[in-house]
Amino acid sequence: MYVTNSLAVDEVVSSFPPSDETGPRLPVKIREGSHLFFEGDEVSRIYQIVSGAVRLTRVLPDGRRQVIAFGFPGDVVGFPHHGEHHCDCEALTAVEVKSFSLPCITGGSCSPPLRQAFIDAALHEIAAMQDHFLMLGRKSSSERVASFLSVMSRRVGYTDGDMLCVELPMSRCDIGDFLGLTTETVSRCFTQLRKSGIIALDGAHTVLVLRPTALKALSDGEG
Amino acid sequence: MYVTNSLAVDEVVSSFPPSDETGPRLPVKIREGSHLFFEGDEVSRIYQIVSGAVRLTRVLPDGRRQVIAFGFPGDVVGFPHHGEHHCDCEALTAVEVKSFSLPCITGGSCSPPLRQAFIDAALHEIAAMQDHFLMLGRKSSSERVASFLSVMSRRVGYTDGDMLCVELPMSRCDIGDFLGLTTETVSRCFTQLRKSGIIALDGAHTVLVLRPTALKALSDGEG
DNA sequence: CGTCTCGTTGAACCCCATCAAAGCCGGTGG
DNA sequence: CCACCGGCTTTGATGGGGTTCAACGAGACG
Repeated sequence: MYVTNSLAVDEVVSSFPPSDETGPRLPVKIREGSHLFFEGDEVSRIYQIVSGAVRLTRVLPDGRRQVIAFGFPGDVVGFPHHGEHHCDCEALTAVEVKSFSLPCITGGSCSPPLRQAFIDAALHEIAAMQDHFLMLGRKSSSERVASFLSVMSRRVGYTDGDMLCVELPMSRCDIGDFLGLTTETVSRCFTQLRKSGIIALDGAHTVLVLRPTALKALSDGEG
Repeated sequence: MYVTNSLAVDEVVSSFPPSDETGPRLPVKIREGSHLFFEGDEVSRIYQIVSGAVRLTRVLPDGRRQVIAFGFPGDVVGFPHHGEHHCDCEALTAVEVKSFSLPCITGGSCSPPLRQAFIDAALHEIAAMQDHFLMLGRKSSSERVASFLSVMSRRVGYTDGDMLCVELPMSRCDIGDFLGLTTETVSRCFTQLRKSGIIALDGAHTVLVLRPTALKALSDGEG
């Protein structure tokens, strides 16, 4: 999941075909905190998140970290580069994934619908990353946090009564590393949104979006 | 082209198969300043740059601009999203492109090598964009400019005698919008590199890289 | 030669990072 | 049950890197 403007109802990549001729038919379960793969690992399979959330990260030689993306149900992770994984993937919660044999897909021996779904997922990834560029390159800290919460609320938000709620499975530090900010700045932006009555917090990881329209406006720089 | 750490000899995406059963076999010529496509255009074909350079841009509603990427010979541009182009593409110089029918590729009716080349190009794009994230999110202005010049020199640099030269077809403003900086900051970083004897300028658009290793070191934060 | 665009340089400001400390919460063990 | 501990979050104070505003310089072109 990236911070993208063009988030539509079809944000969630349509499910891959349910069965993969050379892979397990049942979702695999992953424990919270364990890794689905590491940077440099040989890529044999790609994954579609069924439930839970994952975090994709890359690090600079000196230790600076960038969270590339978060993966939520429907998202596809593990796109290879020269046959290797290009980032680490860690489970933020307990996670279920479906996996698909990559040689089977890129080799062309898989079913046409599966190959089509793979191509769609890759193209969707490219478009979403382009939107995310815009945010990293050009938005202020408060716009970034507002964008993030706005996207999260549409992506994994739920209504409790007439309240729009979002569970954030990641830490403030993860959010900072995703948005190109520090933990402290993210926290301050949360506080600011809370004080202006746009969101409320129920613990650090549950956000109640009180004024979704105002949040969206802020995320576009109309603040 | 993105600012990426893992730039290898195979950076240039291997050429697509030379003939496309439903497309023109000869490269198409584009004038400097003209557009290959606009955001929102229906995607019918994708393009591989043969010669020249293009610029891919997106803009926020309020006019802030982000240069998504530059396209140089070998690069593939025009990946669709829901059948539409997702950014503008303008020729920075006179450009030659080969074009390929997209329905033909994604529909599966094209030759297997062409489809494979398309998938490879998309996966390469994803990996390169991930590297670029790291730069946009975590690098300082001087690291960004050094990274940019380092990548450019390896990507489109040439040797004149024993001198490593790079022609920059884009403006300082384009570079700034690519790196998430202002024109002034880019200019100051160029000056700084020049004063420290790492590069020299022959006009604003020709860079002589005097100390490639130092440039690379700076780009990794060892400055 | 005049004009226009682009690039460079300077000065002041401001946003965000950095450093520091206190608050909060869940977990553990007595 | 409660005290203690450690990690995460929040808040405060300060400083710096990059933006902003402004002016000047350098080519390109008519």
